[in-house]
Amino acid sequence: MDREWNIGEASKAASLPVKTIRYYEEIGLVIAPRSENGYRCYGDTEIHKLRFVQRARSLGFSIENCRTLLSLYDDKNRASKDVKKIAEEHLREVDAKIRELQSLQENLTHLVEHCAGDTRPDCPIIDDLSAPAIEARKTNPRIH
Amino acid sequence: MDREWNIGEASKAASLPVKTIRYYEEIGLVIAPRSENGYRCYGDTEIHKLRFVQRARSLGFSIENCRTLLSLYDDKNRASKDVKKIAEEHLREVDAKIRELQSLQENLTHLVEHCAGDTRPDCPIIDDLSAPAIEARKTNPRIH
DNA sequence: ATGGGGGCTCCAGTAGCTGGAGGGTCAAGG
DNA sequence: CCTTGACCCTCCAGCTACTGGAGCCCCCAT
Repeated sequence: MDREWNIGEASKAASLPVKTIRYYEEIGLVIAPRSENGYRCYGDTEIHKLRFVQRARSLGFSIENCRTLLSLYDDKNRASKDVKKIAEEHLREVDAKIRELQSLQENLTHLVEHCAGDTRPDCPIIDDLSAPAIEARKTNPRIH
Repeated sequence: MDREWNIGEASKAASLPVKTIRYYEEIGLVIAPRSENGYRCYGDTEIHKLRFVQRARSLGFSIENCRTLLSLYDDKNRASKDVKKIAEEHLREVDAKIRELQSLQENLTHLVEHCAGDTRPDCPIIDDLSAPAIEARKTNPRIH
């Protein structure tokens, strides 16, 4: 049937906020043609692409990865190894982030467990944060 | 002995980049007095504060949390429960983030395992991303 | 005097949106 | 025919926590 939708309907169809869809167009990710009144005009193809991006983003792929995945999605002669490579790289990043956060979690749990949490001023958390040395610590990952 | 240091020395003492220290001053986190030539001038107090923030940031506390923790650090009549509350809240956020990433990890691992990764165009990863429904999925967390 | 290694400020950019101002468009109801 | 309200549009600013660079000043050693 290839109906056409305006941005509000596309938003519901793709589970993406209107603002986000406009942003994706601005960065050249999914571009919709315009109708006479200047409104964006979404056909089946654009809706599919928006949903594709929505799903990829929900899996934590970066916008740049989404761009590459979209072009592979369009390319019917793509090799599955090209896609797999991106997914594996992303998976490695996710793994690394989990390990980093788990190390944080251990540190924080330890600190919280040793703090009385009452009305007295003595606080092992503050004491730890005020400790002089940096090098002496075991784990000290930077957060970004 | 309360020597005084310029920003480069403070940077080494606190394990923070010079740019970051200037940024912390700009946002009112740790402010150093100036010497006659306009250079920032760090005494023991400021160095301690910078190190405090460096450590808190490395534990993943937000800048705003660091601001609160610093004021509690300054306040010798603080109650340890005020500090503990911030740490516990942060720990809950870390826990939530880990769970979210683990869910991602499962999804991605599953996808990667089912992709041949060869030169043929068939790709279960692309197929999954192109799947029509959103609601039908089990897990679909947004990333921020 | 000159060269190098500091220091200074201000501006712009990163990722991925989100909110708001200020305005145009469209369909329904009075 | 006019108004109301729900849409749509663009442009600008802001969020987090920095980071990089330009263009300039300052201090010390040779």
